[in-house]
Amino acid sequence: MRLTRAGEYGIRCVQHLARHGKGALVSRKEIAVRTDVPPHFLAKIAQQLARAGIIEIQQGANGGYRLLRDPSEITLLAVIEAIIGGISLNDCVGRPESCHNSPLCTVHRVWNKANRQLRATLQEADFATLAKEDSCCLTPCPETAGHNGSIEKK
Amino acid sequence: MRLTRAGEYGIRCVQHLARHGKGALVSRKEIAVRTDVPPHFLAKIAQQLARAGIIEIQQGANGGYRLLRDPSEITLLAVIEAIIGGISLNDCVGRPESCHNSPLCTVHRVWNKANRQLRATLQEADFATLAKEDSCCLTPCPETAGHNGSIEKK
DNA sequence: CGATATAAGACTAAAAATATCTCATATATC
DNA sequence: GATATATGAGATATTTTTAGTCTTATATCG
Repeated sequence: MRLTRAGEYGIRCVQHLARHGKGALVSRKEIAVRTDVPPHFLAKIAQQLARAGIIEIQQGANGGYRLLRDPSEITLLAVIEAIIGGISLNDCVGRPESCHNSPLCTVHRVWNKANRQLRATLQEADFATLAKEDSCCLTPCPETAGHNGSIEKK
Repeated sequence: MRLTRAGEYGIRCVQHLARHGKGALVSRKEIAVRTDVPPHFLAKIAQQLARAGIIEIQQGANGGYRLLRDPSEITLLAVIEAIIGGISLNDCVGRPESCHNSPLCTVHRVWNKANRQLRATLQEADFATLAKEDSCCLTPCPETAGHNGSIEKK
């Protein structure tokens, strides 16, 4: 239950473009190198971002990608859904007919709630804010300074 | 980014056991049939639930599984983490060293937040409450009544 | 003991994720 | 216009994960 690598790469790509601002042309090669993404894989991801109206692709010599919207108008959610499709934590969220029980079942409702929350959190995060907080955080932030308690790996 | 089928099956299994209450012995076969889970697959899932201290397995003739705790003390989170391991929405949540940027990066922080929320929501849901609300919902609940009102058939 | 039921892990099959390759198309520059 | 450069888009290959099955061993009841 985690973000695929394609999704992660998509975020990196937009993040890098956001640094150059809306409309600035950046070559695929530069993005690939700077964000550590295989160039051919990046091409495929870029196609999906383009279809979603997030970036524009310019072919030909000195081609590349550019953001179509201001970073403040691009959310994590938009990028992720452009690449991995709609978020659904459990199958029964996206396709109620797959539910073994009734779609009214309480477990189903918990998943729906979790899904809503997740989408809301990802929608709150736009790339302008992300970039701004990033620079403020070259020294550690209060929020991340003292923990990482709750998450445990087996 | 979704619950695996093993996780889904684990929930069904505990849900069914919860109907019989803590300590009641239910055969694997019955559970498999009633929850629509392949029996051999159920066996594997049960082993994980047993290791996590959620159920106890009784071998031999007339064997089966029983809940070790009261349904009110078993959460969705516990069952899911018993089966699929710790929840981490993005790789960088579970393994900060996998982060291309600094683990202090703002994207990372958004994922951490989302992950915390998700775990909290799944922890709030215990199987006693789930069962109770279920029966109350044989007639439509306020929350779900909005769209169709009648029990739907597939 | 013999019938029945699960244990545990090996094994197979299928699906998804990840990455690469190839040929086609677009553009700048000469 | 020719050529070099850069991306497009789909096909293909590889790897990993998920899902499910099978086999041999072990436990319990009667």
